[in-house]
Amino acid sequence: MSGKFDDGAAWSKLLSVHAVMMHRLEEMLQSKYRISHGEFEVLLRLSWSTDQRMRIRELADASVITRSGMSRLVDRLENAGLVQRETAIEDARGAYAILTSAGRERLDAAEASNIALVRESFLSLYKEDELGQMVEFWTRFFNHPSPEPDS
Amino acid sequence: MSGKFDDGAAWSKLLSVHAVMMHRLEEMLQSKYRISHGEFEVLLRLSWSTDQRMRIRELADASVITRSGMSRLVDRLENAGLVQRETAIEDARGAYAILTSAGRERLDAAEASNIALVRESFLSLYKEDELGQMVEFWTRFFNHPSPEPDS
DNA sequence: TATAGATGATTGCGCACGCATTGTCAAGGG
DNA sequence: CCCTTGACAATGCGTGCGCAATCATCTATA
Repeated sequence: MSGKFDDGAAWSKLLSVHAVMMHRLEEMLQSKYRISHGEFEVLLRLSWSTDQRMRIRELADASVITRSGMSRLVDRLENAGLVQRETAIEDARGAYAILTSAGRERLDAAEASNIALVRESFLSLYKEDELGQMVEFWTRFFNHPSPEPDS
Repeated sequence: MSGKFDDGAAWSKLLSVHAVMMHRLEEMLQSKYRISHGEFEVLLRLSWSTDQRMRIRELADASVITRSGMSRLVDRLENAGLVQRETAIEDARGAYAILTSAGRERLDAAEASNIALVRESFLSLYKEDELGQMVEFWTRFFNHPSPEPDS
């Protein structure tokens, strides 16, 4: 993809792997559970947190999209009955998104399918020590300071 | 990200690496060259092809987005003067997108910045044999047949 | 040659996003 | 106690995308 610097292949191929995998996951989640991958990740994060609740801001910060995007994403989940909004007692400006039992059920099913598909399409191709190798690579990435934009 | 299956870390961290890198690249390309990453990749592909021209369908097939999306993306590049449309002689249904000299110049600059940023943020973190290892991983992925959707 | 079906590109429509703005509320300083 | 400043969430607006429908053209078949 990104041309003449030969080991840019490691990057450009990563781009393609991501694109293919996301395409498969999105299609599965949409057709079987009527949720997008972004919505899935929000449900997942809620399920991880104590009391199944998080502030909109927290959700946005932990995610790719902005606060306004998250506000509307939560709207959709709320309309679908998967999440419930509640204004924060300790700070009336804020709102919690809370996983409903319907949301919990939908998530459990979607998560199982998601894991299965990731295993089947990706993880199963690699031995355990190879996956460990990948984890080490990505960990190194996150420990590296982000470069200053130079203009 | 994707929960309890521990080596799913290799997948979920890949997701995060992708998100961070794309965020950096998109911002750089947009602020310095006023093009999106998708537009950049189209210009790049045109520059690779003989006569600097490709059909809209080819571009769409080689890319993540659909034909209609590509049609509009080429619209934008055309309005920006980076690309020129020409109806195909051998098939009057089709249209070529052709890289203009302005497009070539913008691309050359953007590509240099892109390569620099990928090197600096990603490639420089790994030794040559590690990058080779990654390439082998991704190659294995593409050689694996895609699983049948099971419902 | 005439015609049915396939294919390339475009376009109407709806949806999800980001940016900028607004309304509401909290916290701190005169 | 008020008033400024900042933070949270929601909303108006513009933009880019996919899907489905459309138009023009090509191709195969009788």
